[in-house]
Amino acid sequence: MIDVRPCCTMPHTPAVEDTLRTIFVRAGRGEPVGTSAVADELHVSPPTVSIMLKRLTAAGLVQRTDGHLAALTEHGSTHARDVVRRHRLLETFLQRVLDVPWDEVHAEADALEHAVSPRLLDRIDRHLGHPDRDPHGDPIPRDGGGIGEEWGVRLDSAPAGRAFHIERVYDRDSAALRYLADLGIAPGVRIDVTERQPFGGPLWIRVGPDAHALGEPLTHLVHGRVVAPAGARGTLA
Amino acid sequence: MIDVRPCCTMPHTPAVEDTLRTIFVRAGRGEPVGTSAVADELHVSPPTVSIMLKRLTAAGLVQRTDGHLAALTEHGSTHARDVVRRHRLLETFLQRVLDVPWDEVHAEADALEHAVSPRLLDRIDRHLGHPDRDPHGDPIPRDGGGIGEEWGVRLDSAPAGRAFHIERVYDRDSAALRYLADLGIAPGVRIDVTERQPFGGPLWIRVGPDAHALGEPLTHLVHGRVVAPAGARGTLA
DNA sequence: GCATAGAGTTAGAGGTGACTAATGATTGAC
DNA sequence: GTCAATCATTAGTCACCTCTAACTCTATGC
Repeated sequence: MIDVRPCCTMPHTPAVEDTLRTIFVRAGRGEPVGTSAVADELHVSPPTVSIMLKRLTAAGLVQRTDGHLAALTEHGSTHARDVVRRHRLLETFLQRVLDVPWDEVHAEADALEHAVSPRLLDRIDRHLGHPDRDPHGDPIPRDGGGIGEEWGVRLDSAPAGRAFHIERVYDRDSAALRYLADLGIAPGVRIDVTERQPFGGPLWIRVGPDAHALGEPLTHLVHGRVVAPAGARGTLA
Repeated sequence: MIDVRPCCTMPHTPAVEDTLRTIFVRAGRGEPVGTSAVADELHVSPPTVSIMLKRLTAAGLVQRTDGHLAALTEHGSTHARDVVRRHRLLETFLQRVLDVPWDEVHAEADALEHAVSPRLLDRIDRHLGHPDRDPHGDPIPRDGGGIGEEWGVRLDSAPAGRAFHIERVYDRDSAALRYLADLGIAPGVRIDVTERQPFGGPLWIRVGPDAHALGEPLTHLVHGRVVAPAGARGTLA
């Protein structure tokens, strides 16, 4: 639902929508939203973002804070949520209906999200049974608000000897996602953190019936909840 | 398949692709391809098309004939076929998988066709089982060539007292398509042309078990084949 | 305290796509 | 044969998105 597109003093071009979405997601993760960070994520130059932020600010969608950081206004947030909703619903659709692997859905949804009409998005939502989360575990915003953007504990901070319930996988890099998929790491999976070297050394985990070892510490990739002592409740079928 | 996108001296922007597709379809129907006709179909002004045609001509995708008419070169035709393939596969997908009514699929596909990657299109094609025709009966081009663009007899020229096998419905106007759907007219359907007034007067047809009357003559909308005397072979279940 | 690195912005420019208004060319009507 | 209508084009603008190069500002290091 959330249909908010035809309004505002500025047209909602793909570049505008991409910028709003990027600010929304970064801010949701608690990361500082600077010009260069957004530029990096969108694969454009900083001046391009600088100009866009100025336009968005003039339109009342963005406000600048502190040292040139950007934040969405309430109005901007409404529009950004709509874009994020489109993006995540499409990711879910692509994975569930067309078997697109989860390391590809982001790029495809990125292109499609600007071309989907509200009516079509509604059909997709209905077809999927109004899903809560996309293939990476990210919440799909909807009218009522619903699930928030909270991120939980990062796997690289999970204590050894406990089970860890994976809720979200942030990384969008294809190689990283394929690597994680190979390890069996995905939202909904429980893993045992069996051992950890002191001082951030290698992390040993058990996923499913097989034991896998992570040779390097996982950084800012996998988020979730510590739920029980490792091996408890026979969770790993 | 038909992947021909990364090549050429000019970028394949949505405007370029739309123009190529429009020329391809109009020419396929045997209609003259003039600047204004293309402009009408794309809902832009004639100068916009004029400039685009000049660029396409310079890029070797279009050649001008007679009085400023446009025709695709062999190279342009290859690209246009690719766009048409994307468009028609998407229409088919939207109708079959998401139940989008046939009077809406064109507009949705129009937006999506520029955002679908070759890889995703391949998945869609596979998911649908490599369909031959889209919801309007238009052939979906593929590598081997396959079905051509021939249009058959127009319903308004079909003789009274014969059955008529509908193959294609050209019109893209939503109201017209809904009107036809209400009458039961769609590709694959057989209808009896029961009576016709002389001099282009009202056309009476029978579709399915019910008799429907067309109050006005159907113009250039429905194409197909005259197959048998009306009422023969109990075709209308 | 000053130099330098990093981040952000300004300046200048180019490509694409769209418009309106005016001009040229062809065709059809009378 | 001329006039009008239709069609295509040219001219002149404008908005959007992107870039590189140069400049400013801030913070960090020594």
